[in-house]
Amino acid sequence: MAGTASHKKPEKPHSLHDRILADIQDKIVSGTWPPGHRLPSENELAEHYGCSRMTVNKVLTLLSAARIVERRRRAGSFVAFQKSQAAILQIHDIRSEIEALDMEATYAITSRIERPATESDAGLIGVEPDTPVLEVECMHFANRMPFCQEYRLINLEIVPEGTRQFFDNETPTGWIMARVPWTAAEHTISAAEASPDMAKALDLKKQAACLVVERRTWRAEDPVTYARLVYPANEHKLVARFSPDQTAG
Amino acid sequence: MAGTASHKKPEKPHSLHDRILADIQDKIVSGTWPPGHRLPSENELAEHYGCSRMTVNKVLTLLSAARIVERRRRAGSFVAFQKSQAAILQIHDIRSEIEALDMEATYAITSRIERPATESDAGLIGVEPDTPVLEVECMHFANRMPFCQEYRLINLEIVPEGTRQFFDNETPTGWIMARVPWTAAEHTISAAEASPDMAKALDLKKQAACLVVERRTWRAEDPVTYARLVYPANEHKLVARFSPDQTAG
DNA sequence: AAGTGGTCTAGACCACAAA
DNA sequence: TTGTGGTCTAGACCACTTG
Repeated sequence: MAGTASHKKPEKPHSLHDRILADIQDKIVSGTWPPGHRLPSENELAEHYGCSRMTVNKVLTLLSAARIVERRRRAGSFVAFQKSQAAILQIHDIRSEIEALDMEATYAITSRIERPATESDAGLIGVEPDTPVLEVECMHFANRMPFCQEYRLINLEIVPEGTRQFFDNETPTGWIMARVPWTAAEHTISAAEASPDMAKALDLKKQAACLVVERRTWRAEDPVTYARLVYPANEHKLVARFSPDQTAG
Repeated sequence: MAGTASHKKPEKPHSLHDRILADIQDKIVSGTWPPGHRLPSENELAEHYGCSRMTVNKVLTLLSAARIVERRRRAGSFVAFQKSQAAILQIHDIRSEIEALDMEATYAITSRIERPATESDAGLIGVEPDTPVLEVECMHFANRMPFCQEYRLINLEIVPEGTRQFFDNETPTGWIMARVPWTAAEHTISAAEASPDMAKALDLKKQAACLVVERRTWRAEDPVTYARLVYPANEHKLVARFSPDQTAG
């Protein structure tokens, strides 16, 4: 679980740069140092806190990575203007998602097809047409009730082991995440009305609102997999928390 | 803009720890060092790269913050098992969102009420009942078409300047983000069917699917604001990208 | 008990951009 | 030109935890 609860106090910031970090953050949060304000230089801060320059440098590097502070050579360090909010969105394996709700997680494969990529596959997963892909559809159940429908394409050129994998005991998500290191992922979150098939599969009325999460994953330059997860609107929310004081987990 | 395009190469990793970072990441991504593999100790790495221990420490600290590597005292550093995907979700001001689509952004205030918080307000924003709050409703248009409905509660105890603000020229989001530093935010993303009022406001058919983004913001312990943004399903998607090699932007 | 990571120091040189 | 951040070093001590 990354992202502490919103109301938690830092407790004991014991290390020196933790204490300095907390102190500077407090100045910024309290408004003592408003956006645009120029922070003291590293040397001044080092003297003020009675520590070496490296230590305040570590703190300022953290603040800069967290976009709380903007640093410019020769000019100095400035309290950043918040241009957009960045939230850390944790996307878990569906099994753990369901179990976190204290429900029994089961699933069933609906279909499994190996084939050369069609034009449509190619667009979704980002491979050339005719690249061998594995298409898997399955349903996830929480306490035997439909919880989520999963549609997945796997690039067999990158994950040839998929040919021998029938996902009888392991979900495609779990299997592929444990097996293939990825370097980039893109999540698209949208709302949609259930198609007739989808409504039937999820036991919803026609055109019921659904939450759709699409995920594309790459390893270096190569597309690994495409997944589309469809959740009934009532059953699922995505929660993202952000506190600037994260970064060192 | 955090999160580089998925297909970009590192170009010139010029600094020493950049090069070491790239090298170690490559070993992990290529599978040379699979999940669970124990990395050489800091001293060994320092010797291998012919640099000081501080330098590899910086790299390993970054990798650990990015959850690519797990570090345990006495045991060593290990390639992490990817338990969940964390995506960085950029949530922009609606105005910039619309302008990024090359459309004209306009908006109109529908209602503006100052009042003591009701039970319902209190639950949404997290204040005690009867705390003075400002309730604002407005519509955002892209090229004069309804784009998003915004409902917002502002805690006037924290942002008393709200009393004098009528949002004629500035959206509530933009105004409050520029003014109040926040320390924690929570985003909830869900799908819902449009209520009759909402359908009318957004010019949709009844019960059309909508994407709902709720945002709560705190300054230290205090709730600052609650916002609910409702987008027609067809008009909006949230995109989150993640590459582990971020962290130093 | 020993080796690991966690932290910190007091220097140093460099690149850069603003004055 | 000069002060700033960016980087790096060669030490050092400590805390932890595991073998």
